Amino acid sequence: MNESRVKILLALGQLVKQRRTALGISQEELGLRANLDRTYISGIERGVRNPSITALVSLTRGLGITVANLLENLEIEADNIK
Amino acid sequence: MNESRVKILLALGQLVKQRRTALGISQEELGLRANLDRTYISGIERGVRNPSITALVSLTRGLGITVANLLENLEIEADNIK
DNA sequence: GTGACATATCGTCCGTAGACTGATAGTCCA
DNA sequence: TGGACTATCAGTCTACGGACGATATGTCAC
Repeated sequence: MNESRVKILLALGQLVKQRRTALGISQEELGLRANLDRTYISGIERGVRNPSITALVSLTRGLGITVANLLENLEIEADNIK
Repeated sequence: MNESRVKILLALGQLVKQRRTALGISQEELGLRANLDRTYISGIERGVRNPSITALVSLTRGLGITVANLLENLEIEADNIK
């Protein structure tokens, strides 16, 4: 308890990192684009942060996609974590 | 500032309420299925709450859909609010 | 070497997420 | 008129969201 929560957050972090590196930008650059703190982006990618829906909207705008777009494979990815 | 945040939360509330009423269940029943408090569900539907990604996963499981599923039209709906 | 750059990680801070109790009010039906 | 059901809303409480400063580590080029 609660490993389901951890799985979700780790899966989310992977999805964010994949998209960010695909864009070839740093965490700091993404933070600037999304108007979120650099260390907060780091926390999300490491799965230690639990962002709100409004933070996710900011984040995905910085990534050039929609929230639904980012989360399409979230539950599937989470099920594949250990 | 920040009316963009308010728009997002109002749009989210509409999507949740639409889906819940389509299922024909009460806020309390959804709360039981999603393991979230009755008054918290009410706050989300009224757009005064800003749920985290893990709360959204719980909520959408209670609704029988995925998060991506619920949020497909979020940004579009938000743009149409006032 | 040292310098720039990227990331991880720590600690502090304020505001709010989310659970809970309880009150109020509207609708519907016996 | 009553009670069952539903939703809004106030208020309290603990835990965590999210900003920020600072340090540490590693990598690469010069």
